[in-house]
Amino acid sequence: MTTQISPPRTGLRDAARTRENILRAAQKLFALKGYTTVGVREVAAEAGVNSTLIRRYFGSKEGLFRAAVEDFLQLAPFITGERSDFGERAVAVLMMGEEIPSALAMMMLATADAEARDLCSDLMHQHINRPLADWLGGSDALARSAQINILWIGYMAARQVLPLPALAGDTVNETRRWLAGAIQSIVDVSEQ
Amino acid sequence: MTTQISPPRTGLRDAARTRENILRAAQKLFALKGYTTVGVREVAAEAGVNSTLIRRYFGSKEGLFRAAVEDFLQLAPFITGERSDFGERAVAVLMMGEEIPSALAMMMLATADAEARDLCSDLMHQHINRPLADWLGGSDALARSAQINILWIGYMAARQVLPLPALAGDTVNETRRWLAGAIQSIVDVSEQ
DNA sequence: CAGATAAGTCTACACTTGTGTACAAAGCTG
DNA sequence: CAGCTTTGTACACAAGTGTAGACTTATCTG
Repeated sequence: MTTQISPPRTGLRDAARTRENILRAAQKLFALKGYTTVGVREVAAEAGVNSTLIRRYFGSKEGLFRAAVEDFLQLAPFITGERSDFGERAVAVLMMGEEIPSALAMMMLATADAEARDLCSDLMHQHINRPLADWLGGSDALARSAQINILWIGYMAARQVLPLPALAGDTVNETRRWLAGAIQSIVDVSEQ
Repeated sequence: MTTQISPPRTGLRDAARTRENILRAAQKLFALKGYTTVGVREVAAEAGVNSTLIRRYFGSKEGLFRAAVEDFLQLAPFITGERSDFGERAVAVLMMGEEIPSALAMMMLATADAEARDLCSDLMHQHINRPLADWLGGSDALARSAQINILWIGYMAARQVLPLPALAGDTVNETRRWLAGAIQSIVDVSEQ
């Protein structure tokens, strides 16, 4: 996720900046309300931009979504690091995702559209599942990576997408501790 | 879920039967393609019925969705039974859901619509989370119930909704064993 | 059989959607 | 300044949406 906000070069007619604005607006709205629900006009309004520009810069609504997700998945940096505190780090990233619109929420809320769903499935595999499996190593790395994903996705869905009323207050703190432990135990399997 | 197929009473004009047909078609399509994506005309076509009848029998599209989910949630009988093999039973139910359209998938695919999402959140709490917490008992029952829900939802989303390419073949079998164990360990916490 | 009621059909209306095209204006380059 | 490319705007189309009301037909009741 490129967080740098490019200052207005001339004050008007900055293509890179408007493209960036559209992308940020799309990420925010798609992660908040879903792909099918949010229209291009709504994204354009959020970005303070004419709706036709979306077509110019991203080709189509689906092109915009693809760009938004791919830009989001640039992060995934928490995979690197010590094995011993991976669970804690992973949960910390998930908690960040509760404040900034998260890639996971965006994907889950896009599954209603067939093409967007296929795209998410593919990106999820390429950018998260497989690299995590490589990092995990050991026996059944791919299955264990999938299990960690199940925990992430489940937490995200239950906490943000639905959200589940029970996941609030103290229970969410307790659940985060459980989640970190569960993830960590999957990481540690290979070291038996 | 009322599985009984009522035979045609006279061959034509059986209100209860057409209502049932609409409900089954809605469950199938909503769980497969999502709430916003599937239109009332498509549901009517699947049920072999005029689209306006949906309005007559269910008031609106949202009314149809509500009826479809509530009918689905009638199941949840697997909660009762021995505590020692709850994990196995839960996974067995999840696997059933992989063949028949499942309530969880239906809810996840409906989160794009704001009203449907609120409804799902509420029903999930009332019909699954809270009764499961009551059954679990012990300390932090509600949090542990939520954790089991996280596992269910995550598995369902990763296996069915996305789906994650890695969750196929051997890895899914291994993951099911892990899932049963993880769920069971949450049940067993109270018996420490 | 005659009427009443339930069950199903037909048509249409606002509305929104994504997309396409034609046009206007700003900024760079010679 | 002239000309051209880039950037942004205005308008409209065709398709699909949920909903609504009027209409037709079957089934039941007296």
